[in-house]
Amino acid sequence: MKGRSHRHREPPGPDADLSELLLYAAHGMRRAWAHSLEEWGLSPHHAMALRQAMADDGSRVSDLAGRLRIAPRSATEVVDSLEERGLVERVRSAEDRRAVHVQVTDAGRDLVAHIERSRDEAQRAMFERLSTSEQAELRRMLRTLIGPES
Amino acid sequence: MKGRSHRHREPPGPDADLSELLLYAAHGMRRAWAHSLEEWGLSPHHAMALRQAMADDGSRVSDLAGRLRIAPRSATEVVDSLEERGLVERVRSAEDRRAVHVQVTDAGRDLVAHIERSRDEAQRAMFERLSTSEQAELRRMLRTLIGPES
DNA sequence: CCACATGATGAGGTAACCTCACTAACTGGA
DNA sequence: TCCAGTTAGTGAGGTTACCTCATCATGTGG
Repeated sequence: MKGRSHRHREPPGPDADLSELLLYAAHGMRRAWAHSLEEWGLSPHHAMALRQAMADDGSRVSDLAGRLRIAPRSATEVVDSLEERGLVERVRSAEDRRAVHVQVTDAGRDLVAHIERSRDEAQRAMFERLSTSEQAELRRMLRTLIGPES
Repeated sequence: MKGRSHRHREPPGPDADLSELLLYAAHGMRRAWAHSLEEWGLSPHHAMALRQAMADDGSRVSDLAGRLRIAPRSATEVVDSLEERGLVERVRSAEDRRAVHVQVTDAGRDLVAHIERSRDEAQRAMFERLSTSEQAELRRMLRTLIGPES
């Protein structure tokens, strides 16, 4: 009773600006996704990496690094982790024997299917607060924010 | 084998879903902000923490933890770091001598002003691609996504 | 054929989190 | 009154996801 300050473990607050809201939303989404991925013992980051690996199957470690926007050395670690779980395999390149191709295994491919479902679920849970047209609008705006540059 | 033969690089790609776009946008924003904060040797995380500390000056470490959505123990570290830089001070509470109030120093207050300017700049640079009304719409939608509670 | 560039990785480091355990201090019965 | 239980902050120690720099094997151009 006597302590005045209550628990306002506040979300962004009414005067929050766009960047704050955006960061908060992204953070919350990542958390929700992480939660839904827990049952497969995969972090959002690993899930994303696996997705990327599958999006261009057989790409090199350094290519993967580029697409994940991390240093090549860090990509090595991610691949290590995925390989440990049996989700990808390293295959030495035939043309350039320094290079290593990252190939998604059947187990990996299978898991991606689950992940995608999980992702869709988490996404629906979050975005169903918006109407379909609002979602389209949001998509358009985010794409604008990200920019035309590739 | 690959379906589409587009070879798009790093950004989300044309078939990206909302969560992907949102994460990407947030990530990019954080990076841009981090860059603009570099000159003061502050990470976005610390900047945010300092902002929060100032938003409710003299709040407890655990309150700060709540608002930053991190464990109390982690808040201790953040406060350590801010204190080392002379941006905040720890003041033992008079009413509850276990508690520690985090008070922003003059230097901290001063720095926040710069940070805010830096933030506004980074934000403007990113969000100026949207019209004012679009920004309002985006703000409304993000707030909807974040939800009424939590 | 060799100087140099490049792909992956070993070694080692950092930042930002976490849990668990501990101490000091507050609180609510019996 | 007193002490069992709770709470605030933090020490100790761990994890994750990144980083740079050095190393080594391999490719390439002069």
